[in-house]
Amino acid sequence: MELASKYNPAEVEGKWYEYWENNKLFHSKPDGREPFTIVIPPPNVTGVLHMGHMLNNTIQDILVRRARMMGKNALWVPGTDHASIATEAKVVARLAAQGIRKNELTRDEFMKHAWEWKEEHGGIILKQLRRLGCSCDWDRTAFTMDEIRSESVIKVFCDLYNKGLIYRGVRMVNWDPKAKTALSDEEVIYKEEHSKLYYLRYYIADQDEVTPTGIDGEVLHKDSIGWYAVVATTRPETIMGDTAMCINPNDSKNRWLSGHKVIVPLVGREIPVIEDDYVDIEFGTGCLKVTPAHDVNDYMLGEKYNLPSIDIFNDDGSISEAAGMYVGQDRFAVRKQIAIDLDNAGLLEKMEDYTNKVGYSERNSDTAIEPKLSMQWFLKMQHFADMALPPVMNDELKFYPPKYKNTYRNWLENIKDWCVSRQLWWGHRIPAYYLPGGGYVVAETIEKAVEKARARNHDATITAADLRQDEDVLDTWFSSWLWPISLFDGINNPDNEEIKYYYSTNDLVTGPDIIFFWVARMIMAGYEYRGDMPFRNVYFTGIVRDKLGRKMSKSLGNSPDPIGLIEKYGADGVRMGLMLSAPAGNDIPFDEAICEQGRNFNNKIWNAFRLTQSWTVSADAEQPESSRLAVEWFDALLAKSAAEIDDLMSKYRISEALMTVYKLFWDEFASWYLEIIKPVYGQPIDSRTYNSTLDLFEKLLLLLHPFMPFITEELWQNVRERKNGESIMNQSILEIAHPYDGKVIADFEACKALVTEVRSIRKQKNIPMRDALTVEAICTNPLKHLNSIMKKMAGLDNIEVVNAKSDGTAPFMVGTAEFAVRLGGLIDVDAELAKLDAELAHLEGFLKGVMAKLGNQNFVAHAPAAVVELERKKQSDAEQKIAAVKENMKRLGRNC
RNA sequence: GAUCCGUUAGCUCAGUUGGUUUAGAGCGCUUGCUUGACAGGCAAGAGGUCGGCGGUUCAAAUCCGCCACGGAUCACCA
Repeated sequence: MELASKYNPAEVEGKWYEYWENNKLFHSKPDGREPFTIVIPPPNVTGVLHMGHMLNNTIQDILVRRARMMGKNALWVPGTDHASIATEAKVVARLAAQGIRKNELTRDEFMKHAWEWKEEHGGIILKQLRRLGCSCDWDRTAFTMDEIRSESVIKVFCDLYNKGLIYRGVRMVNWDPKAKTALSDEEVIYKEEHSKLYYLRYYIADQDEVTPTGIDGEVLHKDSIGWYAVVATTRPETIMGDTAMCINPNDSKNRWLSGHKVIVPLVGREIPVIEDDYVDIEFGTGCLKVTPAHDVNDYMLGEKYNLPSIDIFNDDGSISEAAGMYVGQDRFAVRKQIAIDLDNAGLLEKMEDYTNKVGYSERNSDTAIEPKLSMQWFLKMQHFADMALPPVMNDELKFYPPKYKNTYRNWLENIKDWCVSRQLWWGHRIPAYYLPGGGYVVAETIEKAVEKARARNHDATITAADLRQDEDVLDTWFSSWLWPISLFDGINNPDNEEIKYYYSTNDLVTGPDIIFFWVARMIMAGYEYRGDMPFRNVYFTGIVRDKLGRKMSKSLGNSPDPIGLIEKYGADGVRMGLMLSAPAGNDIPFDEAICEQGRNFNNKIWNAFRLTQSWTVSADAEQPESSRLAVEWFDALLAKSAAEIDDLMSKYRISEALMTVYKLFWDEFASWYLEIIKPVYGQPIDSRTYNSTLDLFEKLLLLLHPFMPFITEELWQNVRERKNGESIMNQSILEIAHPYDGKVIADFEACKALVTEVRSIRKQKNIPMRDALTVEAICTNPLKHLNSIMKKMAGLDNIEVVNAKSDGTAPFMVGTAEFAVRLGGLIDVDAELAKLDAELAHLEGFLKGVMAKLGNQNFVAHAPAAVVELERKKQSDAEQKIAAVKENMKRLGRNC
């Protein structure tokens, strides 16, 4: 077979992915083996792959492929999320582009458009995951709004309602005026913003009764019109909703306002001055305007003091009729206008620059959230928090890295009820049905609702037509939190074989940004509905950033196209690039250049294979001693490395595990093993070495496969004859790690050190490899059994044991064993002495440190015997080396 | 503002209960190599007073305290 000198991923990736799928190699069904399960964090159904997905899914695939090769029944379940707000926003935008407004459509018409959109754009991301090599069981592909998942969601809602954990009520919620829906607290992100602080005059209503005692002499509260108070606010447009002014009862400078009424500027309404120590005396003027309908804290004050609440905003953020002024204008336009109007009316005392934080929708980052009173559905969370906290804190359910336990605890200990209703259409419609005469029932189906309604009203004539279903849908996360259960139909059929076999799943791989949205809530649902954790381990990936450390974003244009990268470097190359730069829990500064390293490694593997294919094999040729030794050594090293990889993977140190295989292949197998067994050009290789080499190469491919699935399959299929349907995917890696002789590896390391010394001397003296050299071993050669290898690799004709080194030799040491290279006339005395001087200085410095320790009576008395012993060994080794260096100096004519 | 995490070679990071020959890796860098696997390669090198100051200890990159810088999460004063 004629092989190109470079690996071409495009030629093989599609072929093998198809082969895996056709042979059902990703498919799993319950059997007698131990299961290993991962459920995918479902990407948005209409989303496209970004670097975060690439990282996250590469990790999952590595874990799944590895588990499969360890003899487990491995299952990775794929699926997509309906992403209520994001998808609905996209559909609305598309309709708008076609000149259709959402409110011109019926709910059914809109849903038809939405499903069309889903069919058109849905699933692209799943195709992209195939390009990456993900070994998902595609037969199980699920969608959070498919039949089983929808039924599960509705069932759970009804169940929680029946348990008294879900309630409906008017509360202050985070309102998104663009999407026109409520959001949960977690969906609001606060951004710092430069704004203004407006100081407004509120004149006293009952001027005659003002007795300004305790007024700070410098602050004047009276002008030609009369006495007034000043309020500082960032939101002057909300004054139409003011129903009180509040001061702190301990605030002496505002004491005089107590018990009076003030007039809301421009509006003219009289409002009371109330007192509460919530007010910060130091902030602004110490006077707070209270707008119960539009601020969470004001709402609390309103409740406490029974204040009326005037909702001055419409759902889209424009001013409502209730405001009585500026009706229909946008809230931000009004803020500008009202400042002008206040100023003209002499009611604006001053304006200051101010930095505050404004909440934005996590999904529509350009829309400021409006705190708004509205009727919503809530889930009581304390019950769930109580269940979900202990297993994480006591490490039954492990977080990697563990620092996120803190974040988790923090949230659960300050848990607030979850607003689960959304004023959208794309989602699971809340199964609450309103009765004609008021009140409602909650039921899984309309039929059951009718039954309940009849029972409730004692009226057997009620029909489905009389009931009106709640218009709202549920928060997307209300379906996602059931994912590890609903994927196996464990809500609808709690005793089915699949849920019992696959649940609890093993690992969840996700980003720390959704620890509250998703991870915590899945844990809650897991305990509520299965009495057990949904997964045993959570691996939190970092955020993929660009090489300057910035988040990847569309607006910065710094996010590479994943498919473009795969086309450029191959899926294996990109996977490796990502994994090499992704230590657990750290953010990943992604530089495309690192994919080159991945690609180069593929090429290295490819060329190693090419080398083995170029040999002719002879059954008669005898196995050289050096080859026998190399096989023995590399087999031991492979066993050692496999054990290391096991250990690293068990700690989710995937990056380090990959680096271990990388170095094993490149530095040990390619640079040493292959160079040792490589026959002289044109000569055949003995069949024994050849077969051993293929065995070792195969084992390397197995270890590499979870990281680089495509190239390893391609080469594994070609190393030896395979039957149709066979795949590297289901080979076992369990046998690679076995007991080995550590001395074999240690001796080989010493042998490599000798070779490197000789090569270094060759370079200094400019002696090419073709000129054979002779090495002297002084008194004894502890590496004698490896002579054949050292000769071949260092280009030596002989390694002689001598009693004393000859003149004209360059000495060196391997450990404490002395060697020298015969150089004849090539020796440069001055350079040699300079080298020895440097070495002596180093050794003496080292010895001094050791002696300082040993000379310290406290050290000798307190340190463990083994540590003291080690220091003594260091001392004797150093002394021995120093003696050797001095001896070498003497021979070069230096008196020491 | 509260809590947590980090600061080790030019870059990205290891360094697992304090002691393993006066700190390791990958990439990058330097120098030398064109005939037989691979220049996307081979070989040999250079490079760090472990953020700063103090403390505990026979012994500190490792433990404690303070400071500086960076990051995360939560909470916010209108």
